Amino acid sequence: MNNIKDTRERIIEVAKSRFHNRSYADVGIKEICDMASIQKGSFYHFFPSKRDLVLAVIDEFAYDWATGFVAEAFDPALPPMDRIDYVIDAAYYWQKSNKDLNGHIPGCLFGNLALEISTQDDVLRAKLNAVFTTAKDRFKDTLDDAAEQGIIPPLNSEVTAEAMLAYLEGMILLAKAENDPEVIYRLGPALKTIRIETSKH
Amino acid sequence: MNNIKDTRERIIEVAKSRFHNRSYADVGIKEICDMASIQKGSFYHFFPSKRDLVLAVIDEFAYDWATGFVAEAFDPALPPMDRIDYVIDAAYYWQKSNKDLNGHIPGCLFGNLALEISTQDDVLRAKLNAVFTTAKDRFKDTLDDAAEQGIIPPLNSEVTAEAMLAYLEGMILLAKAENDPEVIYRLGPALKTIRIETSKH
DNA sequence: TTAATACTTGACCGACCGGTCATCTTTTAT
DNA sequence: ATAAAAGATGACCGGTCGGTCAAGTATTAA
Repeated sequence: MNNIKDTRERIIEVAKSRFHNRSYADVGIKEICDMASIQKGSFYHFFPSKRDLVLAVIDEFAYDWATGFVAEAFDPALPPMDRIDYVIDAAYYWQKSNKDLNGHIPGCLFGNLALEISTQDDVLRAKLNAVFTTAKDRFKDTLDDAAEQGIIPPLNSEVTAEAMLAYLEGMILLAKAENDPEVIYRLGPALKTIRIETSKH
Repeated sequence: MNNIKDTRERIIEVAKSRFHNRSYADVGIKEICDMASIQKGSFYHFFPSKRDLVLAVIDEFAYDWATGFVAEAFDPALPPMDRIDYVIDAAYYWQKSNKDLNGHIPGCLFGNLALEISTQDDVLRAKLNAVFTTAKDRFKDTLDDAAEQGIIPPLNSEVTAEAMLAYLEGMILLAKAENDPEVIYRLGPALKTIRIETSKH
């Protein structure tokens, strides 16, 4: 019976999808168990608490992300600024396909969770923040490559990278509020042009 | 006994603060009643449901906002680009003072709610989206003024305004995830420089 | 003065929340 | 073959959730 997916994996998969499409607080353990076709006791065999589950979900999703579209988008073989275009495209198609399936834009799981629980759980917040830092680093590498190749003038790549991530999350937030993925296409072009100069003092 | 604030107002005030600093789902009616020193039955005399409460909270907060810092920041008497600086300053001080008080950055109530419930309640989502549209319009007016005065070259003010709002919300999101208002100061300068040109076709 | 209306009280409701546990079955290691 | 460990079961727990309601007290309008 090894063709049945590992229970723990199945729990995480269900939780990932539910948390992403609704919210942490709104999705109960019971519902997750039902959708994963297991009993509550079995759930608590793998996870000490709901909080531990969401911790695992964040890890998993961050891994999926890092090995999936992030690896593709930020491929060092691509021209630096093309990588940023790729990010926009990926964000657009991901949100759009999810809307076509469920009728709603889920937004970014990390952004959603960050706004929902940052004030309530500092460990969770720090974990989410670490994911953002990793994403920021990918932008930074891209900017450094571009500057090295003379494609863009020198800049504060660290802070500009953070600014780009902020803009990306902000676009997705507005797209979710509008429930329209086209927001990402409309606002996307400005992502590449964001710049924060090296501070002069 | 008219020096005691109107009950309905007191409920909204408490709910506003709690929803902003935690989340919609995490704050219960009981807690709101306790903090407002009323009984549950009294609450349901004023609001048919929790959902109606959050609807009222959004209205109230949008009004506070519109008549408060938004009116100050987007004062037509100010030089256009100074208005945008004002927005950044206001966002920074608001988040910082709240952190000094509660230890945590609450973020933007509208952004928080939008990410928490947009997929679950379309009416609520539309209401939040309307608030964002209003904010966008303030940015648009500013950009139109700046372009008219020759301070900036012609641009797609509608879409650029939306982009600026996205960036603002994104900054606040990252600041919340990092629990550090300085993010807003660090990333703020780029807000003024965001541009989306008029589409050529 | 009276009657209607606005507001408040606090007990109460069923449903669901996250979490526990004793018991049973299956798998693994020796 | 056997014992230990891992996994699964489903009933159960106290607490809280959003919401209801009958009864009482202020307030207002006629």
